[in-house]
Amino acid sequence: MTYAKTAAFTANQQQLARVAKALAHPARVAIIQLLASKQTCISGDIAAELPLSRTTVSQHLQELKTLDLIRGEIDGLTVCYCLNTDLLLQVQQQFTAFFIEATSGAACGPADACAC
Amino acid sequence: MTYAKTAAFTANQQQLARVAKALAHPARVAIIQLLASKQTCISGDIAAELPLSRTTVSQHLQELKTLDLIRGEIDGLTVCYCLNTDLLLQVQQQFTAFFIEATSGAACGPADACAC
DNA sequence: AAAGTATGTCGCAAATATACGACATACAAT
DNA sequence: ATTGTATGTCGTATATTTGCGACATACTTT
Repeated sequence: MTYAKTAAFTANQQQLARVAKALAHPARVAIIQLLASKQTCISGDIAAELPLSRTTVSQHLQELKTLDLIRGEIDGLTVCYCLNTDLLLQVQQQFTAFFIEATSGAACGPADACAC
Repeated sequence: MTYAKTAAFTANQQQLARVAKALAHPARVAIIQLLASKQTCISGDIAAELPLSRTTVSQHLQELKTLDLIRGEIDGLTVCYCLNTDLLLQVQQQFTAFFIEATSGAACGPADACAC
């Protein structure tokens, strides 16, 4: 296996990377924004709003669903997707903590060895 | 081109996805955390601390550098990397805004059509 | 029952990402 | 000048992602 040495990293790093990967495509960002903006949970309308084929959108939806960031509820013929707000709040905190950690450090102050 | 229809998405969505992609690998998350924790900007020591070959780490560094999330300063034989704190702060705000947008919405309240 | 509609899954093609050895470059030290 | 060290780049193999057409499934409607 010349791939995926993820096992050697922290659980935190892996989790952060996993969620980041879910957001690493504009279509998936757009889907989440769509679900957040629409008051009702839309279904195949999502595909209609995106510049991608229905198949591709369905796959992006499945990816988000696998991570449990969104959930689908079958309602007769259509499927109703909506955000998992609880998980999103957790993820938000995780990202916030990461960014605070990354930005609070003096990170090479003027007295340090290098001057970048 | 059966790939990268990114042009059809918002600049905001693309930017968010671009940064998310940078964080979509545990090694890159680890690199940022390392640079944040070490008071001095380390260089090849980064490679030594990660469970990856020097070559691979170098590539991850280049990726982060391309996005300007980190910067390198040549100091004789070694190269000094450090975080671009300013950009990281911007990115942090962008992510925060996104998560607030995603989590503040009622997102399928009890009165809505579907019950997820 | 038959036809229509909304979704999901499969299979394929092309693009990217990941990982690393081998080589090139650049500076330091002798 | 020659040798050694620290980094970066290139080439390559493999894994994964992306995108979509074609098909399968499930439910609704007539």
